[in-house]
This record gives sequence, structure tokens and C-alpha cells, in this order.
Amino acid sequence: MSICTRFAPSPTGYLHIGSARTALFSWLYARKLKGTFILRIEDTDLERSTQASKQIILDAMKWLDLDYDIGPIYQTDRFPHYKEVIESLIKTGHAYRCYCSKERLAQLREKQMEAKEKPRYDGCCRNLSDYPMDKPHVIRFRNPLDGEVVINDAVKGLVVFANAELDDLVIAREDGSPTYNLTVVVDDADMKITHVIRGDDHLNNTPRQMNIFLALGLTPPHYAHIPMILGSDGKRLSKRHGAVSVLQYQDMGVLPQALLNYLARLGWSHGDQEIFTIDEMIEFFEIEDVQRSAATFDEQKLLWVNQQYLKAVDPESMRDLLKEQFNKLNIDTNGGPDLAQLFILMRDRVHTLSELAQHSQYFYQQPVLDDAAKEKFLTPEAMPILKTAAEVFAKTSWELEAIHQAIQEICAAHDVKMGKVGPPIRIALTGNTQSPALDQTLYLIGKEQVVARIKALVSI
RNA sequence: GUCCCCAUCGUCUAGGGGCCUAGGACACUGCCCUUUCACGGCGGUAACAGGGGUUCGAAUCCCCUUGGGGACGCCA
Repeated sequence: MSICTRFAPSPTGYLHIGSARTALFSWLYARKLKGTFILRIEDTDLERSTQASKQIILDAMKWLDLDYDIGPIYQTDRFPHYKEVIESLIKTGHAYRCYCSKERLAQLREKQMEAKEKPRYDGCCRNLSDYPMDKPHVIRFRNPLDGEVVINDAVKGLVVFANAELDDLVIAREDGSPTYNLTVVVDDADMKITHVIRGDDHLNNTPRQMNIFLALGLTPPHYAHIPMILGSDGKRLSKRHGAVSVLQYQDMGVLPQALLNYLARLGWSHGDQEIFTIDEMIEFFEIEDVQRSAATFDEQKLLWVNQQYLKAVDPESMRDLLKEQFNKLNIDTNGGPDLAQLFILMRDRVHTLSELAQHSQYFYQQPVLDDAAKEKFLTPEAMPILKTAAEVFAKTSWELEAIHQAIQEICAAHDVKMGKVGPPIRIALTGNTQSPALDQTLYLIGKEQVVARIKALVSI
């Protein structure tokens, strides 16, 4: 039988990288087993779901190149169907109307907390003699009172819940709209999802959902609950830990493959291998190899992975992305050094494309002189050297080898070593004491600019 | 509090009874390379949470303790 997995985010904000990892694992599993991958948008919470968030999800999936065979399917389009299912559950006695007020439930919860019990619905309306339609009500699932639910989870192993621990959950709100636990089951069943791969924060929902499957006369799918991603403080990874949205990493100039690679290695491994192509991930991925424990997100390692990708990627393919990064800095790269060449020069000294642009501004505009560097190296003694440099460069034919020799010539003219010549020239051109190799930097900046920038300093 | 899950270097992990005086990667760090910064190369520091079992033998199996996380919504 062909397998089918799904990614089912709720559109209530940015797309969390933890969600992206869940999507990746589901996708990998489907691709590995040549199954079907479905994107389903769980937008039943009308108050919190937004159109913008839906778009963010679609954009992120596209950016990450996690293609889906079916979808996006929106749950809001399926409300009539959920209603039917809910009706049928009432008819078969697996669900009932509950008239308890929110106030009563709040009090109940409070009391239970005080008594150090697990707060849960007490089944007040479970066995009423009359269930009027016109009184305001929600609909609850009639969970079995005894027995147990056994989950054979692909990553957690056997997990057992006593039905006595579960209460009767609301499956339809007062306004009639269905809730998560109901829609998930209906959809997973209708879409013939064979493997539900999701975060282990859902593990507690699973027995409830399995009971609904059973009540509907259906067989539950296989489950795989992958561990959460934690922040450096051991708490769930969230905004306060820094960048956690996929979009933020895209903005930073992290390559999508690098993000996927890092996310895959967080909680999963294949021997000692760190860098995987997508095809390798698909080939080697085994859901059983997924770690059972939560993992701490380490941005430094993500950035290292990204650097590995930057070092290997085709420079030609980086032009547009780089241009965008420069645009964000209000820098026009037209007429300046070729972006692919710049990329080659800079790529192994940065971790992201935004960092690359940040550190390459002087290739496209006048350098901003660093005060400390200026004071230390642009001394009166350096001026004659710069003067010579301007003269020598002015008559240098602009090729790498010639530039290299020109620099030697400048050293010889003043009978000094590179240590006296390099820094002032570098600062004159870049504003800083750090840059790629001097000859290559000069080459890329261009003869005209090189001479002009040095002259500007000499004449001060 | 109740239920569920988890537990190897600071972090991600290898390890599925002897191959482990525990391997790799990030980070940190020493040296080398180097006209700066990087990259790269070669090293280093650093872990089986604790206690009981099982076994000839446990990082690996079982139990307890401790610690961490998650769930407990008319959110998903």
C-alpha cells in the first residue's frame, strides 16, 4: 500500500522552524517511500487565522522546495463535511450536547487544581435525559470511561494512556464550528493519511484522536512524534530566543538547502555525516533513527552549515540573491564588480549572504573609514607610500599578476616590507584592516576607483 | 498538581552487552599555512545524571531517584 503523509500547520503567524522541520520529516518520509505528501492548512480557528499567515506558509514551502502532491487544502472549506460527521457521532451516541457555561467550567477547573487533580471536564452533561437543540451548547465527544489506548509510535515506541485520564473533549464550539481534534481525525481519515508525523507536543492528543477514529469505525494511522526544538535555556524555542521564523533565515541569506540540512541533523543523524544533499537525506532518512529527546537549537551550527553550502554553491546562481541583499542596504550594484566574482572572493569569510553584503559595501561605494584603523595606519609616514601607490597603480595594467607586482614595486620604492604598505592601502580602499587578499580586492574594486580613493586620502 | 515523554562532551550526535581508557561535528582553544581577515591542515579541553539490579561483562537491558520537557482550552 502506498503511504501518505501530511504537513498540517495552522496559519496563525510566522512559520516556526520547528514546523519546518516537521514538514521536512514528513516530506522526507513520503519521498523516500514514494508516497504522497499533502499540505493541509488547519485554519479552523477563525479568530487567529490570517490570510497573510497562509501565504507565509505557502511561500516558505516553496522556498524550501518541499513540494506537495495534494493541497493546499483548507479546513475552512470543509466545514459542511465536519458538521455531517459531528451529527453522525451524535446519532451513534459517540457525542453529546453539553450546556455547561464557561463560568462553570472555569470554576470546575479551579477546584480541581486546588485539589491537585488534573483539570478536566466532569461529564456533567454526559447522561442528560433531554438534549434540547435551542439552548446554547457545545458538542463533546463521549470518550470511553475505561480501558486504555495504546500508541505504537514510530519514534517513541509503545505509549499507553488510560481512558480514565481522558475527558470528553469539545468537538464543536457554541457557534457550531469544529475544533482541532475532530477536524484532524476527519481529514486524516478522508485523505487516507497513513503516517502522521508531527511534534511530540501532540502526543497527548493522540489517544483522544484514536478514540474518535474508533468511534467513526475507522483504523487510526501510524504515528511518529518527533521531539521539540528547545531554546538555549531549555524552554520551547520561541521568539524570545531570537530568529525562529523561516522567513527570517531567508532574509538573512541562509540558503534553503542549508536550513533543511541543519534541521534534518537536529534530532536525526546518519553516522557521522553532517552535510547531506536532498537526495542523500531522502535516501538515508529513517523515521526510526529520529532522536527521542528534545534538541536545542544552535544558530551557530546552522550558520556553519550555511557556510559549507556557500562554499560549494554555484556562484552564478547567487547573483540575484546578492543583489537583493545589497538593495536592502540601499546599495546599487550596477556598474560595480560582478556579483558572482565578489561572491567567490567573499564566500569563505562569511556565514550568510546578508553578512556578505554587509562586509562588501566598499566594492560599490566609498569606504567608511574606521577611526581606530585610520589613526593607527594612516600616519604621516604612510602618506608618501600611498602617494607612490597611486602613481604606480595608475600605470598598472589591471590584471591580478600585474597588481601583485605593483604592490611589490611600492614596497621596493620605499624599501619597506609588506607590513608597512598593505595596511594603509587596504584602509584607503576598504576603510578597514580586514579584507580579502589585497591584490584581489584591488582588482575587483577597479583601477579607477583604486587610484581615486588613494589620491583622495593623500591630498587631505 | 495530574498524566505523558525524555536523559552520552556547553550544543547536535555516533553507540543498540564485550570493537569504548566512548567516535564525529559546532563552539572554545594551541600550533601550522598566510601581505590582514577568513578558509584550510594538525592537535587540545570537554560527556555516559545518581543509585540499585540482570550478566562472566554494561553508555548499551530492567527498576527507582533526580532533573528537564510537553499536555491538561469552545488554540492548533
